[in-house]
Formats: sequence, C-alpha cells, structure tokens
Amino acid sequence: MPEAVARERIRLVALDLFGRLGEDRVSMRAVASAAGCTVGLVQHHFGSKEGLRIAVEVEIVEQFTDALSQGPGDRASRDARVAEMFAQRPEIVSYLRRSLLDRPDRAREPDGILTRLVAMSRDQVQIMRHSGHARTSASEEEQVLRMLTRAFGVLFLEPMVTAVWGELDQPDETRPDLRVTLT
Amino acid sequence: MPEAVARERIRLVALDLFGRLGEDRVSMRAVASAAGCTVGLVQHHFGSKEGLRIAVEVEIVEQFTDALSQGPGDRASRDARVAEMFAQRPEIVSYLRRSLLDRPDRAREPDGILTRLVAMSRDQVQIMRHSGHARTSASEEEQVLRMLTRAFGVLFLEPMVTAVWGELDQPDETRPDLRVTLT
DNA sequence: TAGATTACTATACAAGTGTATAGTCCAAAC
DNA sequence: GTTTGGACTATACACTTGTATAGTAATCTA
Repeated sequence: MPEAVARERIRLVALDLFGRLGEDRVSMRAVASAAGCTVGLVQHHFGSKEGLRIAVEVEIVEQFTDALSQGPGDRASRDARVAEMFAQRPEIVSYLRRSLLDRPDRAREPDGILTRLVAMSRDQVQIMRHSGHARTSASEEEQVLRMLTRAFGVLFLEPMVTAVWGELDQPDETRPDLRVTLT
Repeated sequence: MPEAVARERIRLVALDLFGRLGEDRVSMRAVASAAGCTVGLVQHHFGSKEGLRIAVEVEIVEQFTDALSQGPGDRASRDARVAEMFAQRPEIVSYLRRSLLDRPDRAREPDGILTRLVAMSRDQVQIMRHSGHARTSASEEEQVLRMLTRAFGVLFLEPMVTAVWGELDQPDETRPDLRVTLT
C-alpha cells in the first residue's frame, strides 16, 4: 500500500501485522520495515507502541460504527453490512479476535477496544430501540451482548474449526457450518 | 504446589502461567521464580523453552485422553467427564484456547498440540464406533470435529462474553447461556 | 567407601526489545 | 529570505530475552 501517506500506511501495516501475528510478536522495527520507513518515524507519529495500538483500535471501532450506522436500520441489513466489512478487511477480524480473547482484561481498560466497542454498540442499540428496529421488551444490555455475539461468535471460533478440519485432511467445502447462539 | 518434585512443579506452574498470560509473556525466569528454583534447573529438566512447552502439552493431552477413556463409553458420560476435568483444571482450558486460537499453525506442527489432540480423538472415535457408542453412518472425521467442538466451543468464547457482560455492568448470574453447534 | 550420574546454582553472552535523543531535510508562513 | 515546524533518519541506551557454560551439592550404584 505505497500510495497512502506515511502515517496512514504505518497504521495499516500495523493492523495487518498485529492481526496476523499478535502485537507482542511484532516489533516497532518490523512495523517500520513493512511500512518502508524507520523506527523513528513510527515513534514520531504515534509516540509509543501503545500509541500505535490505540490508533489502530480507533480505526477499527470507526469501521465498525460505520458498518452499523450507514444504511438501513433493520437488524438484517446491519448484520449484513458488518459481515461485508469483515469479509473485506479480515485483518480486523483477526485483530479483534486476538484482543478480545487473548487479553480481555486490557481490552476493558479506560480506552481499551472493548470499552469503545461496547459504548458504541450501546449507542447503536439505543438508536434501534427508538427507531422501532429493536424490541423494547428485552433489556438493552442483552441486546448489546447479542449484537456483538452475532458479529464475532462464529468468526472467533473459525481458526480452531479450520485447523481441526485441516488436520483431518478434509477439504474446506465439506466442513459443517458453525453456529453460535445465546439462550 | 510445593509438595511435588521440582520437575513436576515446574511443569505445573508453567502450564498455569502459560494459560493465564500466554507463553510469550512468560519468561523462563518467571517460570523458575514461580516454581521456586533457578532458570538453570528449568533448562536442565526441559532443555529449552520449547521443550518445556511440549512437556506441558503432553500432560494436557494425557488428561484429555484419560477423561475420554476412563469410565462409561457413552457420549453423555464422556462429555461430562471432559467438562469435569476442565472445571477442575481451568488452566488447561486457558492454555488450549490460547494455543488453538492464537497460533493454530504451530499447533498443527508434527508434535504440536492439535496434532496430538486430533490423533487421540480419532482413536477414541474409532473405539466408540466399534463399541456401538457412535453411529457409523456419519463420517469419522465429522465425529471428531463434533467431539472437539462440543468440548471447546463454548469455553473458547467465554472470555469475550464475560468481558462484554462485565463491561455492561451486569452480574454474572444473569448472563445468557452460550451454545455452539455444527450443522 | 569410591565413583558416577543426576539435581541444582551462578554467571555470562549475544540478540532483540521499546524508547530517548540529536540531527537533516523540506515546505510553508511571515 | 529567513525562520519555524513537521516529516523523517540515525544512533545509542538500558533492559529483557533464551541459552550456553562452569561449577557445586546430593543421591545412587558397585
């Protein structure tokens, strides 16, 4: 992605590398090298590795918010847009899976990604309830949990199922479908 | 756990730390210190960090095998024994979640933990099929996948659901139940 | 009791980490 | 035209990492 300005380019390759390898396994130097610049520039733009991580996460939440809010407000349409966004940017799925399953504690810190995601989802659910696109009989909190579980549940389990199915030497097309539900 | 001999003690604290923090975030020194010995002894017993990891994983697969094979052979009993083992040793669940979701590639290497788990599960499924505790109409591979999904699916998603529910300030008891199915 | 494994400690080393610092380059502001 | 400031490079520093090595204490064997 050499067309973007450096700051954006760094953020994009960082998201990609963090998602594919896990933040801990990606050094500032690796990010710089993948972005075609030096460590110093990464520091200049983001201050620290944590600063870089937060910038990456802010963009993810923005993407998620856009998918939820831009378009028809009914549940099916919204879920479809989220799925479409995830399909186009699989590195976002990988990043979210890592941060929410690997370090849920940190994701819940004041400006952790889960804090942002839940706050945003709560807003969206409130909008849905006011616009008649969500029942008001169920609790707001339950609806937030359902929304996030619908979005993430299957995607988070995918690597395990894929790995097992591959280890069994079975072709991808024949794999049974996963379903995650809340009762 | 100071009653065990050193080698075993080291392996147990390593499993605990690896499961809670992730192997990358646990240094050999941290393992040694938690086990009440020096780094040199960890090296002496396990050769390297990878050697320690493999020893940890071998014991996990043993526990899993025992839970599956020791007792009545019907599916309900077996699943109950696995669930009981996971409840008693939650660090095993954490470790498995990490290794299967965080680095499925490595788990599939020649003596990776997924390779071991799948091989063992295949054996168990074959035994079930021969003893009449599993249908022979479905494919063996599908039954292996179902067995592992039943065992891991819900447990792997738990941290995310717990974190979201906690972030919503809801008490644990009121949380909807998760269900993972294959269709 | 002598000898030899084994259990264990202590220390040193090279490589990699995040970050601080100093400096260069270049465009815009005045 | 000079200066100011942001984009960017280069380098050094303190620290942690896994591991290699050398040595000591204990336990077993003959």
